[in-house]
Amino acid sequence: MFKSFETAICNASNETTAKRLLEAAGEIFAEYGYRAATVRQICEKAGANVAAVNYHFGDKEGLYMAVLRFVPDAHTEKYPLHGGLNPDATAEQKLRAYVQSLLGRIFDEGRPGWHTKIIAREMNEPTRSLDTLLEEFARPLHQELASIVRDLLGSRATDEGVRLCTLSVISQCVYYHHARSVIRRLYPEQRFGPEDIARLADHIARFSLGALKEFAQQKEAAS
Amino acid sequence: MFKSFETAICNASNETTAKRLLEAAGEIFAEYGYRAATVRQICEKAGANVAAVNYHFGDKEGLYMAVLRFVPDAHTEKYPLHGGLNPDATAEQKLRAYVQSLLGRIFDEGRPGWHTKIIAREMNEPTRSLDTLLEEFARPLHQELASIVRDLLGSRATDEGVRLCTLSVISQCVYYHHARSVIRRLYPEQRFGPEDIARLADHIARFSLGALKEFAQQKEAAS
Amino acid sequence: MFKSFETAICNASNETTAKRLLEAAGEIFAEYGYRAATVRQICEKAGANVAAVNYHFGDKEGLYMAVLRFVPDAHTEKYPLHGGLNPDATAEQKLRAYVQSLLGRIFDEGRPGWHTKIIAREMNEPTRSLDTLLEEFARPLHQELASIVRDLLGSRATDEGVRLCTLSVISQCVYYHHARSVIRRLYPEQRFGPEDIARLADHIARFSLGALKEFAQQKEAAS
Amino acid sequence: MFKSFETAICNASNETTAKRLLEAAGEIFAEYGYRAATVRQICEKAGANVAAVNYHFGDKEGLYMAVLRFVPDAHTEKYPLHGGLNPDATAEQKLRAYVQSLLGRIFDEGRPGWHTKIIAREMNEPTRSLDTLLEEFARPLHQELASIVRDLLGSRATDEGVRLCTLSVISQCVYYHHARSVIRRLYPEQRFGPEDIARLADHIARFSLGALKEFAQQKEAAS
DNA sequence: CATGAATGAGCCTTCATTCAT
DNA sequence: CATGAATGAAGGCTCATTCAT
Repeated sequence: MFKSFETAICNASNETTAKRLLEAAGEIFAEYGYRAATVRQICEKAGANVAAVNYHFGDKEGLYMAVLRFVPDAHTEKYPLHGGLNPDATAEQKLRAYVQSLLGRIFDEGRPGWHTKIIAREMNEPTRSLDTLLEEFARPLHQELASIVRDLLGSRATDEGVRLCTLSVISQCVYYHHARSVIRRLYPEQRFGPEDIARLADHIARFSLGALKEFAQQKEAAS
Repeated sequence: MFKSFETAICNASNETTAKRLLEAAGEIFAEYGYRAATVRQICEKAGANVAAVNYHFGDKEGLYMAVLRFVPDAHTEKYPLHGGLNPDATAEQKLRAYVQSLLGRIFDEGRPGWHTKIIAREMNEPTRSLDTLLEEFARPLHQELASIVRDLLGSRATDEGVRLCTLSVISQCVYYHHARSVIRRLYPEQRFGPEDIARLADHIARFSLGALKEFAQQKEAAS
Repeated sequence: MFKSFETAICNASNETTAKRLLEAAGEIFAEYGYRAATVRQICEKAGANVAAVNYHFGDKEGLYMAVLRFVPDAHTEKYPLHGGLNPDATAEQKLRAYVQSLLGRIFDEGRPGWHTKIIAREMNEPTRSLDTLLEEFARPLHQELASIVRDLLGSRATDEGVRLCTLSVISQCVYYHHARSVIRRLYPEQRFGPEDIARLADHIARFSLGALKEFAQQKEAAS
Repeated sequence: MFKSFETAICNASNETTAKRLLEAAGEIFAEYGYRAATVRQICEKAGANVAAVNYHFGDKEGLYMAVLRFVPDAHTEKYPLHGGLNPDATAEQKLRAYVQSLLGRIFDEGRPGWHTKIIAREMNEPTRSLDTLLEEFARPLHQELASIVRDLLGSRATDEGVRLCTLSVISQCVYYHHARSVIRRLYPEQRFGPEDIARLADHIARFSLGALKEFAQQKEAAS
C-alpha cells in the first residue's frame, strides 16, 4: 500500500522527505509524546505536506513505529550494550561501564536520546508498540544488568534477589530522565555537563556496589 | 466569573457536584494524565453535566489545579510525613519508615495514590502547576529524606553526597510507579500484594542502608 | 453518550436542531446516497454546526439510521400498507390498491419519497443498515403482495411461482424510480402528474392481472 | 495534453498499461460505482502506477468514459442485439430470446456484465456520460423490445401502450440486478446458476406474454 | 444553581491530482 | 513513456468551551 520504511530510507540520495519526517517525528514524539504530537507539527518541522506521512508511513502510528525502529540504529552504534568492555572485565568494571553507558544515553541530547525519552513516555502512556519495545530493548538491557548483578551477589543469590537489585540499579539511572523536570527545579545548582554525568555515574555505581557487597556478605554470613 | 474553588468545596453540605467532580477528576487525571483525560469522561463519572466543570472551576486546567489542592488533604492524613514515628527513632528506622510510606502511597489504589501518580505524570508532561506541586510536596519529601540520609552518612558528608544518595533512595521507590507497565510485563511473576510491597520496601531499605553504610565507612577511612 | 434519537425529536418545541438535521439529512441522503453525502453539507442545509451531528446522533451513521427510523413515521401515515382497503376487497382490488400505493410513494417528492429513494440506494450500495431496512420494510411489503398474488394464482401455485410473480409486479413499480433518469430522457413526452401516475398504476395492475390470469388458467388446464 | 484514448488502446501490442487499466477499471467501477471506486484501487489491480490514469486518460472521469466506450466491444460480440435469431422468428420467440439475452448479460460475471452494471449505477448516480450511454445503448435496447411488443399487441396498440408494456418487460429483468442485494437476502433459497436464470427468463417471458395476450384481446374486444 | 444545546478549532486520514525525473 | 514522490482540498470526528434558559 505504501512504501515500506526500509525502502523509504534506503535511497537516501539527498535528505529524502521520509528521512526528514523521521528526524522531525523522533524529536517531536520524544518531546510531546505520541498522542500530544500532531502530524501537522511534524510535517511542518520536516518541511513536508501533511499527506506525506500517509504516503510514506501509512498513518501516524506507522510513522511512530518507524521512528522506534530507525532511531536505535544510530543509537546502538554510539552506545554498544557491553560498553565496549572486553569480556574479561571484572563484574565491578562491567557494572561501572553499564551505568556509564545507560546514563550517557539518558542525557544524550541528540537522536539516541529520543529513544530513551520515548521509552520513558511509553511507560506512562503505553501504546501498542510497547511490547515490541520491551522485547527488543528493555529486556536485553535488564538481562545484561541482571547477569552482572548475579556475579556480584554471589552464587547464593535468589532470582528475586537478583531481580530487585537489578531494578534498584536501573531505577537510579532512569530517574534522572524521568524526574528531570523536578530535579532541575529542586537542585538548580546541579549541572549536567559531561564530567557531572561521569560523577553521577560514579556515584550510582559506588552506591550500588556498596549495597551489593553488603548483600553478598550478609548472604555469606547467613550460611 | 465562576464559583471559586474555595467556595465550591467549602459548602460541602451533601456530596456537592463540585466535590463529586473533584473525586472523579482525581481518579481520571491520575489514570490518563492531564491531556488524555477528557472533561466529558470526568463529568460522566461524576454524574454531572458537561458544563459543570466550566461552571465550578472555570476550565479544565482549573479543575486540575483544584484536584492538586484538594486531594492531598485525604493524603497526608493517611500517610503523615514522618510515618507516624516518634522523633527518637534511629535514622535506620526512619529510613525504613520513609521507604515504606512512600511505597505505600505509590501502590495505593485509592485517593492518596492519585496524588503520587499525578506528580509522576507531571514529571513527564509538566503543566503550569508543576512549580506549585514542587514546592508544596516534592521539596518537603526530598528534604525529609535528605536529613535522614545525612544522619546515616555521618558528619563528613558533602551536600552533593547527600543529594545524590537521597535521589538514589527515592528513585528506587518511584521507579515502581514510573516503570510499572514495563516491570509488570518483564517480570509477570512479581506480585504486588501488601506483603509483596512490604518485601519490596524491605529490599529498598536494606539496599540503601547497605550502600550508605559503605559510603560512611569510606568517608571515615579516607580521613 | 449522546442524546438518543427518540429523546431528541420528542421535545420538538420549536423546530429543534435535531429535527432540522433529520429533515436535511433525509433530503441529502436521498439525493446523494450515504457515502457521497457529507456531514458538512447536511449541517449547512440544516443551519447547524458540524459538531451537531456528533452531539445529537453520535456520528454520520447514527444520523443515517435516525433518518431511516424517522422518515417512515410520516410515511406510513400517508401510505398505509393495506392502502386503506377493507379486508373484504377482492384480490384484484387489493392488487390495484397495492400498486397505486407503491407508485404513489415512489413518485412522492416529499418526505415519504426520501425513504423509497434511500432504499433504492441501499440496493446498489448496501450499508450496515440494509438488514434492518429489509426486515422492517421490504419484507412486509413483499409478503403483503405475495399473499395477494397467491390469491390470484389459485391454490395450485407453487412457492416459487408466487415469488417470481411477486417480483414481477414489484419490479414494474420500482423501475420508475430506479430508472427515472433514463426513462425521463428516453421518453420526454411522458409526464408524471397525479393522473399520469394513476394511468401508470392502472397499466401495471392490468398488465400484472392479465399475466396472473393466464398463469392461473394454465395451471388449471395442466391439471 | 495526454495520450488520447484511441491512441492508447490502438497500439495494443502487448497488454499495454492502458488496456490493463481499462480492464481493471471496468471491473471496479461496476462493483463499487464511479465515486466509491478509487484510482489507487484500479491502478493496483492493473499493476500500474497511480499516475498512469492521469497520463493515459487525463483524469478519473476520462478513464470512466473510456471504459464505457471500450467495454461494449466485447459486449456486443457475446450478446448480439437480436439474440442471434433469424428475422423470421415469431414475435414470441423474439421476446423469449430478448429476455434471455438481457438476463444473461445482467447475471454475467465477466466483462460484458460490467457494462450492464455500470448502466444500472448510472441510473441512480448519473454522471455526465449518461447521455452518451443512453443514446448508444439504452435507446436501441428499448426500441428493439418496443418493436417486438408492438407486434404482440397488435396494430391497435397506442404508442403509450407500447411504451408502458416495454417498460414492464424490461423492468422485470433489470430488477434482478438492481435489487440483487435485497432479493438475495429476502429469498436466500433462490439460486442463480445457469438453469435458474433460464427458469427466470422463462417466467418473465411467460408473464409478459400472458399480459400482452390479454391486452391484445381486450383491445380487440373493445373494437 | 445548573443544564441541555450548540459551537469552532483542530486532528487524522483519504483522495485525485500534479510534479520532476 | 512511465513513475515515484509530493500536494492540497476535503471529509469525519473529537474536544473544550460557551450560550441561553
